Amino acid sequence: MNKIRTRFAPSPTGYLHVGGLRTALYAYLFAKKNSGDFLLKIEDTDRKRFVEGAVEKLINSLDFLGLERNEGVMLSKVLSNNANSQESKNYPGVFEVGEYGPYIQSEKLEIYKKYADGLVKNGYAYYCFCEPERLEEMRKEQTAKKQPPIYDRFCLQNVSEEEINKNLKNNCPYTIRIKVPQDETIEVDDVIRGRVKFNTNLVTDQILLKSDGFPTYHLASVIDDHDMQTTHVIRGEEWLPSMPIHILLYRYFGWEAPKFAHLPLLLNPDKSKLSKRQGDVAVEDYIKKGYLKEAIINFVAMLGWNPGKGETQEIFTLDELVEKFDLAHVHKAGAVFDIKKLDWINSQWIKKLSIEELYEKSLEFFKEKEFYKNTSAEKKSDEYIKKVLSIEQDRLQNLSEVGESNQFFFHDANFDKELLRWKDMSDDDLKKSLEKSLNVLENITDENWTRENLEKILMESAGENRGELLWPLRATLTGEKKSPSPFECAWVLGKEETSSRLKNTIGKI
RNA sequence: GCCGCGUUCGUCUAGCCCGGUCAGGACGCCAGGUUUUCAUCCUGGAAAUCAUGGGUUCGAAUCCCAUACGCGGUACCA
Repeated sequence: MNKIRTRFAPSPTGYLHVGGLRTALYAYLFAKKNSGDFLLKIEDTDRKRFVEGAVEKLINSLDFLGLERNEGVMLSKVLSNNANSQESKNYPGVFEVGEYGPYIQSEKLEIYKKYADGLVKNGYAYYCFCEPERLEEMRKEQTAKKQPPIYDRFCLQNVSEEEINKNLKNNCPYTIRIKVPQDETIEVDDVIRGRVKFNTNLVTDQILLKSDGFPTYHLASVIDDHDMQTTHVIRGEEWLPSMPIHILLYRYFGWEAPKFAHLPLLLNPDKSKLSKRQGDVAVEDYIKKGYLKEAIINFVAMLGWNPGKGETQEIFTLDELVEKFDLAHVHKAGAVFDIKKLDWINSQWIKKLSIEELYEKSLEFFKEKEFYKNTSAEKKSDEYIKKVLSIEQDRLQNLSEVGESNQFFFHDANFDKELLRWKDMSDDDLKKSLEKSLNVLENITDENWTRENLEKILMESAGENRGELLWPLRATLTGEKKSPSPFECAWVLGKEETSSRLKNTIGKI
């Protein structure tokens, strides 16, 4: 059996879309699961949509997420030990690695042209000189008459060989269209959907080569997948309707068609195709918001796929996904992108982080916060930040929330006498309670100032009515209705700061 | 309009191929426990007449047909 080969084939429109990520991920998982190759090619045949720097961004995102490629477009040739590597002509700094290139469509223009001409020569395709205006007019009429919207073959039936040659000689703009056979049913077995049937009378003679000399997706993708020896075409459901065109092209070229797997769509909460209007769609936006790549991959993998049977595990590493993945358990229906579940998965991944890792990933988010910018050098120390993080770790849904609800760690706590009061205790009792805390805490040595000790000692001192001692203490240290426990807060703040906050408050009562 | 795909708790889904569990899990929600508050953690609960209507069958979420609804495609975009 041939080695499994899958590919991710994005258009460089600016960023990696989460839907694109899911497609890339499934292609990656399927290839890796089956000890196959995963490659990246670039579909940049639409010059109107080209965005500067998009190719580099796409590659960076995939690299960052850890979706390694064996072949195709890469940012550094060091990434591969394949000697067959060269810098792209159209994208300086971008390399094409592997022996089945070019992996960038804009660099294969002559190849596509050659194949398109070959189809014409063999009678499988024909020149079309129709102008866009006529085509639009035709479509309008068809819709009005409730007819299927297919090209009327004007140029196939009414333009003589002679005229064609004359037009070509005069540099008349032309396109090349595929000639779809009549009265045939094309059947394809989609890996995910099973048998799908199409009546060729309802399939239009799609344009293969545009008048600007660029191929359309249909021509380019078929040639690429053949050239690159793709065994499984894994792509979004939006391509399902054009399958007959692709099947026909494989037949016309005399090539064996790969297997097709059309993935269900990612949906907005209103069930329409996931779009920018209803939230973020770029992977980088989620990273900026403080979602971990592990969580994003984990979440996106579960949208439309599950390990099946009795398996209830929900948290998976990339390697675990590789191990468990199979196309058979990909769902057929679209999946709503539910941010609440992403939040939960992210919180699970944050909990798994070591303090070192959490610190490294959180620092950039701290640096953007006003409370951090304005705090003392001591409180910016890695030691202090790590203490704060060790307490926040269980409370974070995403990294950008870091420090946000515990700002008292970075500046003085608010003074609110009514907040300090436990139930309806008197000023006098309140003062006594705080003095007791102060006394207890001042007797703890620096070495003993640990989370465990503080909890143990304060709990012991509090006795039966814990709230009487602990609530005023906590409210003093934090100035907030909600916060981590007084033990944790005192531990982070340190003995000196804890004492001074207590003294300060006592003085105000 | 035409073509294609889809339809199990609010959401992600198991189960469907090989008919026979009060249709299972997770997120979210609610309640309780742990707890000075918050979060974590633990326990419990509400939540799907399996889109609808017909068949087939002793028996259907599971097989068949129809309908409805949703989405996608209908471009010299991918």
